[in-house]
Amino acid sequence: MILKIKNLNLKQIAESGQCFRWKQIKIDDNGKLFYAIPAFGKILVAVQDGEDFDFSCSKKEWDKVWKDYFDFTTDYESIEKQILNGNDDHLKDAFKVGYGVRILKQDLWEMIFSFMVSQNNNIKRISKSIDMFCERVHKKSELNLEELSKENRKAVLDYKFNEIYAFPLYNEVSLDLFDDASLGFGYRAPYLREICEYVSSDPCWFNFFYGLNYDDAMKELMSRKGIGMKVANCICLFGLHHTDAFPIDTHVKQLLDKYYSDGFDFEKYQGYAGIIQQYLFYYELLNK
DNA sequence: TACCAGGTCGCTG
DNA sequence: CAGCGACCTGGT
Repeated sequence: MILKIKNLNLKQIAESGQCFRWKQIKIDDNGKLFYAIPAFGKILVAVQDGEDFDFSCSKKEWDKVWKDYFDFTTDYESIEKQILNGNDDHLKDAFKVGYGVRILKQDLWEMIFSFMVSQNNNIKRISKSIDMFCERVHKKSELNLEELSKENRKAVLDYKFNEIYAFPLYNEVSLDLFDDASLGFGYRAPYLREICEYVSSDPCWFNFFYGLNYDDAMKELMSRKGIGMKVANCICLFGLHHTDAFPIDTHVKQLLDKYYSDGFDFEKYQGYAGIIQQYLFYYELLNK
């Protein structure tokens, strides 16, 4: 399915640290990018060539599922205007460089689990752990390339990429998995085990969040062991789309000290501070 | 070798 | 309640 989209950049989203399971299948000589995007038990193959996109889904499925996943209900152009008309030069630079980054609307359970793994950890190890975890539960993800253009389908088929397994539901996970040190969860394993047990005993817990505002969602999340301020903010931002959430990790802390030593004006960006955070984070990452 | 990586917990004063 | 050391693990 072919689409022209201005403000979407797959590579930047993939590298902005909000998703741990996207796979770059290939990048061809002209810079055309191929990504495998696992979500909702499926794998969307997305091909980006500048503003031209080819997705392995029908228009109907795009409108119903993926458009929302890519957050096309948020008005990024309006945010762009506010940033570019503002007086924050550092943020303007960050926005220009990070143009096309969006806050994905990802599955809440996956975000809770993934960001619990992420604490005091690095991206490479986080992704590896989560991939092994998915593989161990071994539920296949649906991959269908029918809707991809002939040329792109061929390119994908020519390129061997590893099987991608669906992110397991909490009730599909055997608790013994958390005794297996080879998954690399380290000291977080007991926290993960506990959250699995907890949500299995009370699956309505997830629905409960949809009635909570940002502050109450934070409190509820942080009542669980292994979820502190930073992880709870990530879950709020990436799993509940509370765009006020502003996760402060070591990198963001450093950049705030560096560029905003007089204090960062959160009020100024009320309602979308989390989106600002994403640009700042990504920009800082590139400058390292 | 020691320190860091998208932190959090539990204990201390 | 702010500060601080410990913590799985793989990479420099």
